Amino acid sequence: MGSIRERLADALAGAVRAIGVDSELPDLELGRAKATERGEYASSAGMKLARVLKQAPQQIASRLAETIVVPEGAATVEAVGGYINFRLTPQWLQRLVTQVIAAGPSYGSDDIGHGERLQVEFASINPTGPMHIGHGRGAILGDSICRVLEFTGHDVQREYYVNSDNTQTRRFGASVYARLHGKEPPEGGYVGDYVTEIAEMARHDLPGIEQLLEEEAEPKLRMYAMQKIVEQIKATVARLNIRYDEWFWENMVWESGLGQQALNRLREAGYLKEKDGALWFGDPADVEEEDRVVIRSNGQPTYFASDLGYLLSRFEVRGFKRVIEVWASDHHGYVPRMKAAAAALGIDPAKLVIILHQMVNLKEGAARSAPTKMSKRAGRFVMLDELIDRVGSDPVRYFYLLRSPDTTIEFDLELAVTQSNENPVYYAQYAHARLANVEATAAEKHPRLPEQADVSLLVESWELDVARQLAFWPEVVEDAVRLLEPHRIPYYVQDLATAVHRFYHAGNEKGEHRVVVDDPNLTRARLELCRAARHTLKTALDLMGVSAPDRM
RNA sequence: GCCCCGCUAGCUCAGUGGAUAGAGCAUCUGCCUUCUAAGCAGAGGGUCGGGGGUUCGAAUCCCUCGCGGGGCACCA
Repeated sequence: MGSIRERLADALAGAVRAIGVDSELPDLELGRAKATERGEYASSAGMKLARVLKQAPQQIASRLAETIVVPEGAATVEAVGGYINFRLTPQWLQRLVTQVIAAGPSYGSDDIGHGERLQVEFASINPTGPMHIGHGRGAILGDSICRVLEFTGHDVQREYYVNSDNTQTRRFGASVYARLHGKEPPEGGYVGDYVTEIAEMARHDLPGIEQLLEEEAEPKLRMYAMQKIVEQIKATVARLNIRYDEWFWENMVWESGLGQQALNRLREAGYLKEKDGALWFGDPADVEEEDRVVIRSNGQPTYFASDLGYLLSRFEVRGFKRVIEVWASDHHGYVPRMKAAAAALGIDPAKLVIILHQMVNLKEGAARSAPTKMSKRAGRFVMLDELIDRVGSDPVRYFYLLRSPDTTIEFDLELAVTQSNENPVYYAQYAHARLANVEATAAEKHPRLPEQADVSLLVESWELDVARQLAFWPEVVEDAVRLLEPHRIPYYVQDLATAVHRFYHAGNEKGEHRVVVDDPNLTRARLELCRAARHTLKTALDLMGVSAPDRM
């Protein structure tokens, strides 16, 4: 059924046809009105059509306002200048409350995906160290994107790609080997304390490992250490309410033969060539993009070669219609290469959607003016677990989700801890808890309330304001899923919570405006509004992976 | 040098080419005997980085310059 915004837009388009516009319609820009005096929605259709119709904007707007048939009598229409303003009617808002209750947790969940089978791969960090606060951003963003997609009728598989076969993991293995023998990690190795800890665990879990030569011991230590790290990553993401369906190990690409299969296909299609003893990928038709090594001169495949087989695994073996990858922006240069690789393999590059988010830099030391890049290798980072320990999962998720992926975050741990009490997550959760509490109070004072709510009793401005916010929820979901931008949700939650707090507060000002009053019918009507608002708050918080407590 | 992202209130940030640019925090002023004050009401605070351009209309699109972040490997 879609949002009321969408339905008004359809009605407007119909009216434009009815007044005789046959050509392709320009964007009529129906969107939220900025000032409430103008209603909830406005379109600049008068200006947009002035040229086509060769009439004054005001005249066109007036004709459209007279012609338009608004669905369900949802809004009154007014032409002002060349604008057309839509004001949602109290009657429609009242009925909406009932509809929200009837829809339950699915309110706002339009079936946009029609069961589209897709994969979201996110936060696939190298298994060479624990997650730090930078990784938390991609993990939380990816998880919320999954939640929004699932909510709107997509069949989502959540995947973590474990990069297990590469130079970095070999360096990691060598670092563990060095620590096992009480030595410093080699040049370019990993120096964090956790490396020593893993070496000590290995000493206990892998009897005799110390006696082996490095070339024998390193692969064993590497695999052992990676498994330890993956276990740790699993535990960390679980604390943040993040779920994965599959942990896909890179070595499977080669063990299943998909890596070779991808290379063979590219060779036959003319995308591979030998140079300097290595094997290179390049599109003969594209001189802009540089050639890339797939097999090194020492015979080892690069991560790029693994990615080729990995593409086949996902699009052909497992049959995903679309794959969404969430990457930190330091990988952005890799996007054209992946798209080119997909195209060369015969996969539509448009089906490979890559979402980039900007970095999280660490502000450290007394001089907070100098952000420092986090580095696992150098052991310079704030672990995600520490952040969760100190402020809790809900504020962490809310903190990250509030920011558009395009904004660089400069993270200050001390500031994050001191400000955690002011985290807006509590404002939203408090609104939920207040509603839950008032519903419980109503049940105590009125054990036998009418079954049906007479929503026409909801006439106060603060009551209709809550209903108005409920009307906006479906379009927030539409935008979040269309743009794959979950940060729209916490901003909506803030608005809905504000309406709820004002509604609640009206009862503090005057006893007769409380939810629980002597009149059972009025109580019942207001209770309906409470439930509708609470359910919508809970649904929105769920999409953020944030809890909705009944008590605070 | 080339590519990507950002620059909006004191701070952190929203903002589908439309009307008077918003929120949170911070500052200041009021409001709890009551369904939860983790709340509500109000005030101050802006050359939307600079300059051009397109448009009836630009924070939003284009060009250009500046500043900050990130890339440009036989690392991932």
